[in-house]
Amino acid sequence: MPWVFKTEPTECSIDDIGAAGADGVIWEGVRNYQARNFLRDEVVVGDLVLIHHSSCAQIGVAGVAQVTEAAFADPSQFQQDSQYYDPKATTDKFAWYAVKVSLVEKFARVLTLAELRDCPGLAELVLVKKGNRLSIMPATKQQFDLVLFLTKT
DNA sequence: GCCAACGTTGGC
DNA sequence: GCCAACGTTGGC
Repeated sequence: MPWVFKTEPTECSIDDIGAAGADGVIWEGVRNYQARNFLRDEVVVGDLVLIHHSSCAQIGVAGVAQVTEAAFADPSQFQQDSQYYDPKATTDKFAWYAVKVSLVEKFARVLTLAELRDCPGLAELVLVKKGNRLSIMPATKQQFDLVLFLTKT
């Protein structure tokens, strides 16, 4: 299933994903239960992911990544110096999961949120819904293909 | 288990 | 920096 992952580019941008090479980057720090459940239960190796840059100058979808490793224990929950540290987490019992993604394609330009909202075929895309705060969101194949099509217009 | 208060997200 | 929308917390 295709996905949309949100990220602040100051944390992990499309270029950071590209710089990580074929092995990919660890997608960690997800601390919302609904998003966690998607990561833990539904994101599988090979899934394609639209990478959305949020809270930045150029808000929008910046490219496509691919899942290279499915759910494993989010290492940041064990790291005391991490902003994502969870003192309750042990290696036997923990709440948070991470995946790995590698770069497939960086778009020639960022597809802005306004453009996505202007596209009737994307009205049901979770990313464009008002008040949406999920950082891991499912998308349909039709929505995914439509976003790729928009990059060519 | 309800729900008010609070904190966070994230576009603008 | 503002503020709408949402998630979480905690008293009862």
